[in-house]
Amino acid sequence: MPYSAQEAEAKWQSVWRERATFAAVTDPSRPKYYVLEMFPYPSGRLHVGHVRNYTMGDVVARYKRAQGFNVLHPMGWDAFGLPAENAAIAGGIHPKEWTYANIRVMRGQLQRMGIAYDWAREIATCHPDYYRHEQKMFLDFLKAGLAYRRESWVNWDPEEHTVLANEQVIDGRGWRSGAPVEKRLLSQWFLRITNYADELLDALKTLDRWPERVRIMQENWIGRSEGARVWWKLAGRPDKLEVFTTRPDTLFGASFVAVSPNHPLATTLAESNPPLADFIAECNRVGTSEAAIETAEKKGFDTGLKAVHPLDPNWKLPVYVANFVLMEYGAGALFGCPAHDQRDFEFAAKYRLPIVSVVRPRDADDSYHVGSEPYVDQGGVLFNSQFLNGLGVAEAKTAMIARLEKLGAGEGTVQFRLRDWGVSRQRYWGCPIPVIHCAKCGIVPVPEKDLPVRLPDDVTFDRPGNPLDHHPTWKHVNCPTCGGKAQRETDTFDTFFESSWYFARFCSPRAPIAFERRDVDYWLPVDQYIGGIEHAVLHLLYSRFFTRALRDCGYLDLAEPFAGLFTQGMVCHETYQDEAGNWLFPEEAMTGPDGAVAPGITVGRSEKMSKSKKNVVGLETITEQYGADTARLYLLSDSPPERDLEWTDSGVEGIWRYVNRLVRLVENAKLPPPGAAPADHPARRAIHRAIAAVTDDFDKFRFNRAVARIRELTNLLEDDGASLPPAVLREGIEAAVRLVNPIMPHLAEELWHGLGHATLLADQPWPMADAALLIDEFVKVAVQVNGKLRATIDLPRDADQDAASKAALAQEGVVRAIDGKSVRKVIVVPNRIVNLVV
RNA sequence: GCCGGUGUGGCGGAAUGGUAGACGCGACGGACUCAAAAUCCGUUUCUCGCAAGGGAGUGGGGGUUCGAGUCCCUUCACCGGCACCA
Repeated sequence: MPYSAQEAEAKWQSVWRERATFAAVTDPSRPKYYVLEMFPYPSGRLHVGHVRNYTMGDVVARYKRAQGFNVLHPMGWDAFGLPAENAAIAGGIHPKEWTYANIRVMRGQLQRMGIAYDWAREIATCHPDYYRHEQKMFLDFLKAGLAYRRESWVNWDPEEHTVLANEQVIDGRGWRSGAPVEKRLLSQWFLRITNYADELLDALKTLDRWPERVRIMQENWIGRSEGARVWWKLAGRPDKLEVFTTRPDTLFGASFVAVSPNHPLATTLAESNPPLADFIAECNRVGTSEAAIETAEKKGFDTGLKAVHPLDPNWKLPVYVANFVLMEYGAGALFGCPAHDQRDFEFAAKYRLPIVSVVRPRDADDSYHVGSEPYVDQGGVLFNSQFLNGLGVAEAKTAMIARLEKLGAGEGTVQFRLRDWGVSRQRYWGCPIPVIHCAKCGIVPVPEKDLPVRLPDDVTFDRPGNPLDHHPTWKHVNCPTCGGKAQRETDTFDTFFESSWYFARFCSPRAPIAFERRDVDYWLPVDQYIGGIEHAVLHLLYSRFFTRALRDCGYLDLAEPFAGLFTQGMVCHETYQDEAGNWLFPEEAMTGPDGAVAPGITVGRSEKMSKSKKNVVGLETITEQYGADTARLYLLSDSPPERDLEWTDSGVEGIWRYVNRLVRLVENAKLPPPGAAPADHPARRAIHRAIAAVTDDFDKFRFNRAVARIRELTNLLEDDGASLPPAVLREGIEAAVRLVNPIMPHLAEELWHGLGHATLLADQPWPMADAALLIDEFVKVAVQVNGKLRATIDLPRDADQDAASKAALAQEGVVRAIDGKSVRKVIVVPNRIVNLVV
């Protein structure tokens, strides 16, 4: 009879729950280990693709616990967000109800998977007991000058009717809706993440347990570039024009100055210049998304103004308004040096501007002139450039900046691509921003005694826009300062606000303040964080910033929240479409004979499991048929954890067969009672090698290899079990059960119990490999002739070189390969290889 | 365009510069069975050969080395990030 996973899993889950086996208690006398998986948005039901990272986190948590660490492994819900509001609009269910209903379902699913969470620490970010603390944080940020309000052009998602941060715009589209983003001018709250640009960049170097890839992505996102501000006088006008450049060395090659269509100078000039106004309007009409498509077309409008070269009062350059100049970067203005910049080169060619070469390759002379391509290499030498002549590019930059500073015409500066984080969202289902707008007093923070500013429940979704704005009474309040009539801020925080500090709240989930100092000092940083690569710059950058902001407001003493980061691969599955192109669920497609794909259905390539393409396998489908352990082992087998995993029915069946083989192995073994000391036997070496290898694999996140080692061990015990001394067989079986425990904890408890133990396996220490048994007396040594394998020989361990080469030369295959030629050289790598060079 | 990653059997993938293909999936053959399922045993990189035994082989080309999937150069393909960023 096959193993009843249903029964065993329910039993052990209730034992763990009753004994509070996985409850974490702050205890500075013990070494701690904080394992965290990125908490989910409660969007509905989990499918098998969702639970891979929770399974990995659970293996780490159980493994570290067995090694004696005080483990914190919590779970919660990133519960604010748009889908809840969309559900309200579509189905008439309140976002709160929808969210909590989903939480109930998903909590049940995670519990069914047997993940060892300390459920007493569960949090939901939509609860006032959570979000009240971030309202306080915001007020502290405001005091510290880390939060501010300004009018700005924002990314507007026309589908979601809300603002998006730069990090949330992917290829000109909303990261969630996929709708082309528009530009709008709105008054918004911002957090000064740019204050920390240098620190966030520099500290990336210290994150040695983060994937290189994620660090590079953040580095690119922060986008530090060194250069200079240069101030240009405008002929006939009192004001100056500031431009930013990374190539101050090429200033003698300048041939034009260009400003953004949104530059104040352009706006001013357009007032009295209708064609320019038309040109600017045309530039703005082309949205961000279309601009990406039309990259080639560079357009400019000659304002007629002349800019005076900062190093030569007699040198005057035309001032253009140009569509390729971004208002948001640098000064919103630049000088063009066509000879040494691709984009300036194209612009100059189009408007017939001079192309003056000022940098030449080292092997060219001063008659050098750029041809059909600009010379952008920075390894060249300056010429045609007065005091810079003969200098390399780097020295020329320094020299030019020094000269500009002396003349008061510019200064060296560092420019970042990173912008401040806009956190205002015109949505209902988020944390209210705790400020009040008073006509008399301006912006007034909500007094701390009035926190939390609660989200009202009685809202309607019958018209577009923000329900908080439509609410009849909620926003009408008296000004805390003057007592006069005033209005609440109706915007709510970007939901990345909640996820920027939840890892700290888990340390003191029920504290009356955000978190207790004693708890965060002990538990933080998170030792191992696990989640998807899609948060490489969003959540992970915000959290790094937020932790620093909290540090500077006295909340904690920490800069980096996540000491170790692992980004897991996705779970993929084939996709199915019918003749009309509709996506089908696997169970809808597999209606042919023997579960084959039904006629007329197209099998598409394997893609990340997603609801929209319906290529998902429900979690219950697997747990009901095979149990949680089978799903857990499958999710960790075969593919390395950082790579994508292909979900197949036959793969799951293979795992299920293995589960039953393990059960039979234990059931059929004739064993002495627990505790029998095994006599020396060669099989013990294999057992202890397996323990050592699996331990190493778990340490290095190589779960697929750990699984292979465990299977090797159980294969050996199955094949040779009958001939092993019973005490040795017991040692081997117990080792296998204990090694597999972090991956299949229910089955392991069941087998442990079946082996006659009254203890809980979850409370047992991790098995130790006996170092003496890891060393073999005899080793297999490969014999090569000219690097080609010709034989293998068994030699005593650490046999000397002469003995090794003699044994090698005695081999029949070796003699044949040498074929009477003389041996010129013998390379002996002890215990590994003998290579004869002939 | 810039930056990064990955290329190994039919498939997923193993391999501190030292016996390439561990472990699995699939396939094929066999045992058990009236039959099937389940289970068990065996084969499974390609190629020549009845066999013994050869030869080739980690995207392509070159190099370093006694020895390269692994290191270096170059090239191709795919994946990811960034991008009128001055």
